[in-house]
Amino acid sequence: MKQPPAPNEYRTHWAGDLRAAAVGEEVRVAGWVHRRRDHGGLIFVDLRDRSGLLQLVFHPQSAPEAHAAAHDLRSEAAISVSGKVVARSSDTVNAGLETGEIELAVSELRVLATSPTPPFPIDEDVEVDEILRLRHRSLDLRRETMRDAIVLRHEIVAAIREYLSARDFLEIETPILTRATPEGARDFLVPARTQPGSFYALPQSPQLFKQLLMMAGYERYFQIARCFRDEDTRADRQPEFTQLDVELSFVAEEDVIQLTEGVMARVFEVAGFAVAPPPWPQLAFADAAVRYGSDRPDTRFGLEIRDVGDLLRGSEFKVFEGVLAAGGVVRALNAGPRELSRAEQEGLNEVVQRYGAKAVAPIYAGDGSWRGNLAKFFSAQAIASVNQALGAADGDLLLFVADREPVAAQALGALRLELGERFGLIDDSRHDVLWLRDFPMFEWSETDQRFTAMHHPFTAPAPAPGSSELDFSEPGALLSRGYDLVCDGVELGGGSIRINTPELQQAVFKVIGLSEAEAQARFGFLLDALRYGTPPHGGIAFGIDRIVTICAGRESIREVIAFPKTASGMDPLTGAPAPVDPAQLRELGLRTLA
RNA sequence: GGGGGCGUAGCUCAGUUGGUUAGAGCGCCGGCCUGUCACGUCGGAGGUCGCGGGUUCGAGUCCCGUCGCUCCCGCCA
Repeated sequence: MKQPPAPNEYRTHWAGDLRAAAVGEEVRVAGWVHRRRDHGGLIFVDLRDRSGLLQLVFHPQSAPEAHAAAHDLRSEAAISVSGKVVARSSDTVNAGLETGEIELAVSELRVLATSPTPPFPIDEDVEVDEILRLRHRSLDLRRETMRDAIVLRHEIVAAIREYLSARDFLEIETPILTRATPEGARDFLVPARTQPGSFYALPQSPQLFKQLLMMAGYERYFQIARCFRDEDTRADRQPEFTQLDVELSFVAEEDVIQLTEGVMARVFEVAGFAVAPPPWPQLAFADAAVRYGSDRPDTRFGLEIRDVGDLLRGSEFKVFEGVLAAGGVVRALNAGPRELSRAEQEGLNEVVQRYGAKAVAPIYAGDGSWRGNLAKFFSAQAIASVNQALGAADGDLLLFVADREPVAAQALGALRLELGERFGLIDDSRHDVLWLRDFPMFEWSETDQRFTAMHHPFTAPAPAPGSSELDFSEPGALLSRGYDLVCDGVELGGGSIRINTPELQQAVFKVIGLSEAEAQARFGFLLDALRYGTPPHGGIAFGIDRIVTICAGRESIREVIAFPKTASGMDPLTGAPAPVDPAQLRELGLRTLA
C-alpha cells in the first residue's frame, strides 16, 4: 500500500507490508483468516488484508488464551491481532511470500466476525463456475486474481486521469438520462413518470455531448464514462461498459493520434505491458481487409492473406471462375509445410462456414507445380504466379476461399486466427499496437437497403481514394476521417475528426436516409449548435474494460469488472432484471403484455 | 433469432456397451501432532446425477422437451 493506515483499535499496520525492518515492533493488524495450520501445539494462521499475507504464530505457552481461540478460527473469519514482529529463523523463511522473512507472534486475538465455509476456495486459484462466483461476488473479489485485476484497473484509470489533467483536459460529466438515438445499437429505455408514454434512453456514448462541449469552447475534454447498449453480450462485450472518452478542438487526425499514443503508452507502462514505443504503425482498412481479413488484425504472426483472383482468372476450375464472374474474389493463405487430415480439413471448413463461405480449397504446393485433385485445372503460369504471391515452397499447404469479397475476407481472417492458434504461432509475450485508418465512410446495408455510417454519422467524410473532392453521388466510395487503435487483434478504441458545419452534417444524414425533417426532429439541437462557429474537432473513445482485460492477460471482460452481468444480461448477485410492483408500473403509465 | 460446448458431493472433475451400494482429489467435521506455510496423520459425514417426460426388466449413461451457464454467428453507428 502507498501509505500506512491511520492507527486505530483494529490495526496499526498493513499486514502484507511488514518487512524485516519492523522486527521487534509491537503491531496490530487486521484482516481475514486465509489459511490455518493447526499443529496442536503451535498454530499458524495466514492473515490476509488488501496488502497481502502475513503469517501469525500462536504459542500455547506465551499466549494460552489467544492460542485456544486460534484453535477455533475458521477460513474467512475477520480478525484483529496484536503481537510482536519477529524474524524467522533461516530454515523457516518462506521465499514465496513477500512477508516471508518475518512473522507475527500473536499475544492477543480478537475475532470480529466469523464466517461459514465459503462456497468455493478463496485461498487458491481454481476455476469455479462463474454463476457461483457472481452470486457470491464479495467472496470472489477476495481472491488474489480478482484483487489484482481490480487494482490494476484503478491504476490504469488513475494514470489516465493524471496524464490528461496535466495536459489541460477537463473531466466533465454528461447525462445518463438522455434521448434515444435512431442509429446504432438498441437503447436501454427509462420510462418518464412525469410524461407517461415518453422515455429517456441511457447513453450509448457521450458522443453528442462531447461535441457540444467543443462547440462550447472547452477545447479539451475527457470522461471515464459509463455507456449502455442493449445488445447480446460476448466475452468482450457487456450491456454496460466503461469508456475513456476524449475530445479536442482545432485539431486534425495526427493531433488526436499523437495525444492518444501518449496516453496509451503511459497506460501500458503502468500495467507493465510491453509494447513498442510510439509512433505506432498505421494500416489502411482496405489493406487490413485483404491481408488479415479483419478490421482488427492480430499482427503478431504471419499467415497473411493474398488476393489471387487475377492470377487464377481464366482457369478450368468452374467454382473459382463462377465466383470471379459474379464479381467475387479468390483469396488464399500459405499455411506452411503442413499435412491436413480429413477431420482437420473438415474442421477448417466449419470455421469458414460460420461466416457464410462454402468451403476451404486446400492445395499442396509442389516444386513449381501443385498436388491434389484441383491442380489439373490450372495453367503452369497461374500456378507459378500464385506460388510466388504466396511465397509457396515445396510441401506448403495453400488454403483458398472463393466468395463475395466480405465473406471471403472474413472467412479467411477467421481461418488465419484459427491456424495461428492451432499451430502455436502467437507469441504471448509479444504485443503489437497499430492504427487502422482510411475506413469507408458508409456501408451498404442489405437488410435496411440503405447506406449506414460505418463509424457514426458525426464522423467527417474524406474524399474517395484518388479524388480531392467530397462527391456524395457515390457515397460508397467515400472514406472517413476515422481511426481505430488495435492491439493483438482487439479493438481498444476508435475515433474520428467530426463534422463541424451543419451543411456537411445534413449531407451525411441525407446519405443514410434521414430526411431533413427527421434530422431536425432527432438532432435539431446538434444542427442548431453547429451553426454558431463550431471549431474543427475530433476525439476518440477507448474501452476501459478491454484495455484492462488485455493488460491483465485475461480471457473475458467480466474478469476485470467488479460486478458484471452474465451472457444473458442477468446479474446473479442482485437478481436484476426483476419484475416490479404493479403500483410502480401504474405510476409510470405502463403495463406488461402478459 | 441461430449453431457448438457444458450441467454428477461444498469446489474441481472421472463415471466403459444401459447393469450390484455413483467414485477421486480438494474442502468440511472430529482425534492426534511445537516450525508449518498446498502442514502431516487417523477416522467420519456429505449425492433430487440441472428440471420434466419417454424408451427399457433396468437410465448418470439412450430419446424428446425445458432451464441455466458459456463460446461463436447474426447484432454491436
